[in-house]
Amino acid sequence: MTSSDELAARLENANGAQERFEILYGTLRERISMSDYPPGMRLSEEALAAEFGISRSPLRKALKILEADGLLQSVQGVGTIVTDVDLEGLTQVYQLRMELNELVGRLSPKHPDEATLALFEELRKRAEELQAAPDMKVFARLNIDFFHAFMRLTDNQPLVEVSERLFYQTCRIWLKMIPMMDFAEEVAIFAGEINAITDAVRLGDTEAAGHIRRAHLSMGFTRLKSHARQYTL
Amino acid sequence: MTSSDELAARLENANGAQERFEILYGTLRERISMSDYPPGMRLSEEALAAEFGISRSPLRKALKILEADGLLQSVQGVGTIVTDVDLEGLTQVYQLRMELNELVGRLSPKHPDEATLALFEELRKRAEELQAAPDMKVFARLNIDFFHAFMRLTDNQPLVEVSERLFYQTCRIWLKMIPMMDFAEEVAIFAGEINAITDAVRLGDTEAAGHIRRAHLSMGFTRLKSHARQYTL
DNA sequence: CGATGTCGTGTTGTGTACAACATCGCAGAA
DNA sequence: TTCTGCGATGTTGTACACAACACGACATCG
Repeated sequence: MTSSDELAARLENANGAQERFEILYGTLRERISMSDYPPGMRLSEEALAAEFGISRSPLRKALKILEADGLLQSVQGVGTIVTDVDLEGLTQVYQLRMELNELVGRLSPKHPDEATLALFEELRKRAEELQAAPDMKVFARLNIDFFHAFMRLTDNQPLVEVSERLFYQTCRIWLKMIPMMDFAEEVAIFAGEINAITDAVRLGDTEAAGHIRRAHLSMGFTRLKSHARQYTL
Repeated sequence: MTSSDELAARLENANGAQERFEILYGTLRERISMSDYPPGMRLSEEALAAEFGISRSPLRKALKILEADGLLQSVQGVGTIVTDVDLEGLTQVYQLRMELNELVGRLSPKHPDEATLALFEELRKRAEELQAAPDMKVFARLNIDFFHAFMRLTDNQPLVEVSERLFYQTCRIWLKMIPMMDFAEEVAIFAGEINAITDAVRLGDTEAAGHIRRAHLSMGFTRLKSHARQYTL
């Protein structure tokens, strides 16, 4: 988690309100999706503002957007609560995300440039390292970074924005459920997905990459459900 | 356009900040999509706050969300500007919307209840009346209402939210382009679409409704592009 | 003992003043 | 005349004070 001092410095140096907002928004979203702020946690606007070295006003803007994104919920007199994610409510999101991932391969597929290819190779390497040294936070970050890499395969900007919105609504579920699952196995499966998609990208077959991603999303959700059922029994 | 007094009264009676926010947000979005606030118009937070009888603080929240929706843009020292819609930038949004409309018929299609059927019949009637007495504002409102009716055909809430977001980004383009087009013809085509989809809905064939909608979206966009090209020549 | 009212504390919501900034008009110099 | 600088004006951004509200602790009454 980025240190408070460093953040305050970045906010200080930022020129323009928009840039400051991006820092705030990105930082908070990162902390929520990495479960630094776990579901159900109560945040205090005043405490956050103090940490960032700003007043509540600009902070509130970021919080309101995150609320619209479905990651937070502000309740007067109570606090700002990190929303919980339950598998039941996420079923529809996952169904939609599956379709959207297929669309990445069909709508304005972009032939990957050198930088994108290098990025995929780097992710593949990180996945290998993760298998050697399992760590949930590293897993979560790799999941986020791989999502962003995958979205570079399409030029359709609205599709990217919509997918991102849905991704951040769902990605916390893994950090919540993985303790009940076989972590090593999940890491291995994820590494396999990254390998398969990287291969497809290197071939320039973006549509195949989309289908692979869709399949893994589907299977991943099935595994989540199965373990959730097992746990509640 | 809803009168200021009535709005102020509704805001006064509203209990809870969330309800007040909904009123503000809905009203502003309505005014933007009906071109009461046309693209490029400069709004003043202070003037709006005065009209609604509130302070800038709660108003700003609604404006920030609309900015995140892509309908407004706040620039310090200048004002809050209604974003312009250009056909070029909307190509990608339309491509995505076409796919999403097809998904309405595939993802959790809902068998229409009595109320939904009645709603479609009412819209069909309104389309007929519109053909008898053409009026651009009435056309715009029918377009919005029909969109919401169509979205009742799916139970997938994230799909509804995403579609709504994209719809409001695009729907203003019609009010902008129709003066260059054959209004009567467009109304006739739209009435035809409503009839066709209503028939499909009555049959309970939601998937067909999705395909019809997708086809009309595609053709509508093609006509828009063709008239835009014609106009710029 | 239990139920209930009441007050203290902490939170988000709102109002207001001021800072930061962009733009336009106008005066003055080249 | 034309360009330049600067100040007046209006805008959004930020800070801060207070209102509205929720909740728990505790006392008080039945």
